[in-house]
Amino acid sequence: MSPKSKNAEIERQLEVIRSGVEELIPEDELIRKLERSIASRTPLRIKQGFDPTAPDIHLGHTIGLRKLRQFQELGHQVVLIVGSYTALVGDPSGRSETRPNLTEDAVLRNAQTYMDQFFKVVDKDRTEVRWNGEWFKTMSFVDVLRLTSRFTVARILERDDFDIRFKHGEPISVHELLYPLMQAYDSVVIRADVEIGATEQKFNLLTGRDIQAAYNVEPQVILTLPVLEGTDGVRRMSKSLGNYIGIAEPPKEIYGKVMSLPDKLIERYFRLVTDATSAECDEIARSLRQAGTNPMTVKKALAHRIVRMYHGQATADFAQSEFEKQFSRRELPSDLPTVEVDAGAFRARDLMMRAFPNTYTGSSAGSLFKQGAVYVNGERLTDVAKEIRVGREPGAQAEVVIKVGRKIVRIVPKGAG
RNA sequence: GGAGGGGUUCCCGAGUGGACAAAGGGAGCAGACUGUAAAUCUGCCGGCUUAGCCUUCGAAGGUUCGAAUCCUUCCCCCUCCA
Repeated sequence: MSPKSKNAEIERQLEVIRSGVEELIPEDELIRKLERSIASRTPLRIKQGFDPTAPDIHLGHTIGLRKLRQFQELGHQVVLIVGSYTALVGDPSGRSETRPNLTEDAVLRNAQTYMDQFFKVVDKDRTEVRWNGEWFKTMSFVDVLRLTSRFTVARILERDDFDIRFKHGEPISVHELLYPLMQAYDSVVIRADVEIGATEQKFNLLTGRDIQAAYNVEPQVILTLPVLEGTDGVRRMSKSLGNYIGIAEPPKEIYGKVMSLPDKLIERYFRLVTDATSAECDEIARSLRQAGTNPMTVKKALAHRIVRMYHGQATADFAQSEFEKQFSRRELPSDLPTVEVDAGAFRARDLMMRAFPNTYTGSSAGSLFKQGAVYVNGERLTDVAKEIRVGREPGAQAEVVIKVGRKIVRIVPKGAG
C-alpha cells in the first residue's frame, strides 16, 4: 500500500472509530496501532467484557455493541470476555452497594442468554470469546499478590464510585477493590489493543493500561461511549431501575416503550441507538425544532426504526399498526394475549388477578378497581365482587376482555381455544 | 483493642411507651387531561377472606394492660484514636 493510500485508510478508519465516541485516550497511540495494523495486515484486538449477572441486553448496551460492529467492519478482531470470575465480585461502577454473588450455574445460563443477544449486533464469525475463569481459575495466591502490588489503594479509592460510597459511610468490601485489577488483567492476557466501555467504565479501562504496562504488554487505547438515559428520561438505562428497553423484548413492547420516552430524548436515541447516518440525524433534529412538527410523529419513526433493526421490516410495520390501532384509535389489539380459566363463576377481582398472574396482590387489585382502572368488556367496573360467569352455556361469557391500565388480556374457558 | 454515632416500610427520612401500618419527600401504580410525551390536578402505595384481622421498625429474648420507642444479649455499618 502506498504511503498516501495508507494515510487515507487511517483517516477513513479514524473517522468511523471516532463517531459517537465520548473520549478516545490517547488518540496518537491509536493512530500508531492502526498504522501497524494496516502495514502488517493484522487486525487490532478490540476488547469488550461483560459480567453474566443480568443477562438481558438493552438499548444502552447496544451503543457499545454497535461500535464493536464498526470495528469488525473495518477488519478488526473483537474479543469478548465473559466475566465469569469478575461476576463473582460485581462491578462497583455506578453502583452504590455491593452486588450479590452468583452461583456458577446462573453464570453459565446468563452468559448464554447474553451471547444470544450480543450476536444480534456483533458478527459472531469475527469474535473471539474468552471466559476469564480460564486464567483466574489457575492463579495462585502469589500471582494475586503480584497483581495487587502493582496498584495502590489511593488510586483505587480515587474513583468516584468508591469515593462516594466511602464518604457516605457505605460499606466497601475488600474484594470489590480487586474488580478493576481483574478487568485490567484480562487486557494483559488477551493483549487488547483497544477496550471500549461506557463513560462510567473509564477508570477500569484506564487501569487496564497501567497493568498492561506493568506486565510489559503494550497498553490498550481506551474508548468511552455515552451512557443512555432510560425510559424515565433521567437515570441511566438499567434493568434494575426498570427503565430499560431490551432488544429481546417483544416488538410491540419495544415500540410502546420507545413511544413512552420523553420527547427530549428523540434526537439522542436516533443518534445513539439507531443506524441512522449523522446526516439523517441532523435532518431529524431540524424537523423536531420546526414549529408545526408533532414530536409524536418523529417518535413513531424512531420506534419503528428500532424495532426494524432487531425484528425486521414486516414486524416493525406490524408493531406500528398495532400501536395506532390500540392507542390512537383505542381499539383492541389483534393479538390479544389469552388466558384460559376453568368455566364457572368468578368474582371480578379474582378473575382480574387470574388474567394477570403474579402481578397484583389482592389489595392492590382492589384499589385499582376502586380507582376505576379496570375495564371488563369495555365497561369500567368498580365492584370487586361483581360476579362474572365464564363458560359456554347460556348466560355465561365465552370471552371476557379485561383491561387494567395499559395491560389487556382475553379470558376464555378452558378447552375453547 | 479504646471512645463515640447509627441500623425505621422500594429509597431518603420523621418518629423516645398508647391517637403507629408508622409524618414528609422521592420512586412506583392508577384516574382526569393528552400524543403510552411533558406539565398539572386527584387517588392508591405491607398483606388478607378488607366496618375487621394478620405481619412489619437489624435479630433474639424480656419489662408492661400496651413497645419502633424501655431493658438484656447478639449481628451489622460508620467516625475518631491505636
